[in-house]
Amino acid sequence: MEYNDSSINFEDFLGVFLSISKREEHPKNIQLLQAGRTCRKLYFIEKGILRFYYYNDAGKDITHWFRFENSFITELDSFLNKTESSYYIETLEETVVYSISLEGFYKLSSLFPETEKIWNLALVQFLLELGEKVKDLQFRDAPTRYSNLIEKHPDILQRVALGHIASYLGITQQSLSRIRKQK
Amino acid sequence: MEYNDSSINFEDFLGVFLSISKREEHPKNIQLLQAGRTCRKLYFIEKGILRFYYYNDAGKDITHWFRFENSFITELDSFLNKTESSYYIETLEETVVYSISLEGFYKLSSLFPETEKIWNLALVQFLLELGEKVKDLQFRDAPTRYSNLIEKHPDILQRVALGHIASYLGITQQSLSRIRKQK
DNA sequence: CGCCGAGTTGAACTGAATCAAGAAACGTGG
DNA sequence: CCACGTTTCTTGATTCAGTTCAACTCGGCG
Repeated sequence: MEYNDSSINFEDFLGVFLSISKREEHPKNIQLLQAGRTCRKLYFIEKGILRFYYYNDAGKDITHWFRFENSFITELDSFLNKTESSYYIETLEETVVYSISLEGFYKLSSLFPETEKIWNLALVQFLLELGEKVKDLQFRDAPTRYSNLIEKHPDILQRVALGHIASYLGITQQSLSRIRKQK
Repeated sequence: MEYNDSSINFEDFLGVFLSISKREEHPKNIQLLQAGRTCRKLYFIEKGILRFYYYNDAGKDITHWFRFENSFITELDSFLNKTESSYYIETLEETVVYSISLEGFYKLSSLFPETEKIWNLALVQFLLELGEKVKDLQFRDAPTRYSNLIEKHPDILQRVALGHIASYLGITQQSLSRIRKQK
């Protein structure tokens, strides 16, 4: 969900969003959300990388996705329905985010009527991105998935630990290390 | 995206939707959308199963997902942005759908102000479902993915060809046949 | 200087793909 | 309603991508 492309009044929306949200600075390796708790915030990332992850049936730490600068991030289900999250969100770098609560989000809706539409757009972007990931995992082999990722985020290797990237790609760290050597 | 749970005024919304949409009956094995064309309709499925699929890099037919009774289906990107679809939608059974155009959807928005919110809800449902699929493909083996699917849709084996289910699960038809034998 | 987490490399193993051949089910026309 | 061709499903043998387990290297930091 990135907004380099100009969509309906996104700049205006972001302006209102930033004005009613709270700026937060966080150091590296801080958890902004823990499993078992409710996700109280919707974040907009100004600087840094956040990792959205969970522990699978076997107890392994799995990266569900990364979020970079100029993206929103939240645990949607937990945030909107105030349910217990089963995911964690952590910073991978020194990070600056702007956060609002669900109530803040509703306020935003009333202040800026286009909010719902823009939020819709954001959700659709999320969906398309997730859809691409499904395509990747469904029938492309690991080297291809790796290339696709590097193409989208050329700097990810410098910024994120190999193990986190590996689990994101659905492979082990060892396999990723070998794949990387090939190139 | 199914609405057995009672969410804000979904019944009212569906009433309006049905009143301004067009009822369509389609026989088995009909394409409602073809790659290369623009998806002109948002469908609500009353009866039948629709398959959303594409041809991958190797030319293989891959099921992206199935949609059952009481669900919406469309190619979001193509429908909302009037772009060329890279996906197909086909009926797997005799099917009854209610369809509206994008213009109809906007009309619905103006007639029924909660439309955007309900649409939001629907998108979130989609997202959670896709998220589950990613989890499945990322680190669960084929027999587990198979069980998960059967649990969610116990009748799918009777209604859908094995090959379609196999590609949905990200495996070959032969593997699925063997997995099924085990149980 | 020595420790510790992150990354690499090797060897053996395994789940699923591939290739290939049959069997069963399905539909269509005579 | 049967006969035939076509598609769908099964089964076997082989191969291969990626895992697992284990040991080793490297770089940063106390």
